[in-house]
Amino acid sequence: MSSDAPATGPQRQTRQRTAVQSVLEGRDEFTSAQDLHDLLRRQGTAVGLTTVYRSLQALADAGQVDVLVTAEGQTLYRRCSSEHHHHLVCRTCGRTIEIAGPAVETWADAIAREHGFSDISHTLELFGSCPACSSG
Amino acid sequence: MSSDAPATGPQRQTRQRTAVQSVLEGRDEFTSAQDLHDLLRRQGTAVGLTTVYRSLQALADAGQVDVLVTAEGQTLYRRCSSEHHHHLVCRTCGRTIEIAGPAVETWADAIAREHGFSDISHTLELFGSCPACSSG
DNA sequence: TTTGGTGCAAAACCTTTGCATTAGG
DNA sequence: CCTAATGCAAAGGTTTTGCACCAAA
Repeated sequence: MSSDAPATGPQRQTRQRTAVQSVLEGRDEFTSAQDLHDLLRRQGTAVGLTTVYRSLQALADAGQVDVLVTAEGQTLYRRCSSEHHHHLVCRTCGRTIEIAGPAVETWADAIAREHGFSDISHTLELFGSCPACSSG
Repeated sequence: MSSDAPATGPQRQTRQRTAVQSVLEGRDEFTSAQDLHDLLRRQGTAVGLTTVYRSLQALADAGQVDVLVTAEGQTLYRRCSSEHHHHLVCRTCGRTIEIAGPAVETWADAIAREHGFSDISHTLELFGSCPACSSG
């Protein structure tokens, strides 16, 4: 699924939206809406939780942030290069490394075609313990 | 993560557990606890929603069902061969095909080691339109 | 001015937990 | 009998929605 809707982007640039975007810029880890909300508050730029959710949805629709759902069902967001890629996430400290794996894309397409499926998309995330966390 | 705990399996075989298991046996698609609960009721074998959840957790712990979290954060279950594998799911009709992709396992381990990560696990699901649904 | 954006409070959802009751072994 | 399992009701946690007010353009 290579996106689709022309993504009727936001029409007004507000203080809140700018704040949400800027916090995301400064983060490398996947973060939940609630955590983002806390960060904003501590940072002094108060933004309603509802607005954080709405801003993130908008950014996601516009393809400006990656969305990931944890095994617990919580939705996490992260700014990203608009290209397709995956992540290697440390399950202890959350450190994230972007991975471009054309090999997987190729494999996925082959498998799909083999079964007659079309319009393929896929989700793939790697989890593990990073050097720092596994040394303990 | 290739499971772990000897999975202190259930100690008693009850009418409810049997019912949940049998419904899963007859299904090829990933199904939510709530839908399973509805199916059971319509089928005449009433089981409390709580029990459905608990039974599914037990089955998941025992490695007898696959667990998958949708993009909406809903948890879906499906009976499966206990080996590690992935799925190719039709996003229209839900038809599911099991895929054994050692290639991905190998690739994931390589990438992880390359970054010094250990104790690797991963999630991978393919979505697309099956032959029947894409012909329309 | 116009209309999209904001945010509080409340609702909607899915899932888990407390606890008295039931029933498998 | 003994204790795991059940199921209702209530709690918990995340995300969405209703609506009056605010502010970007």
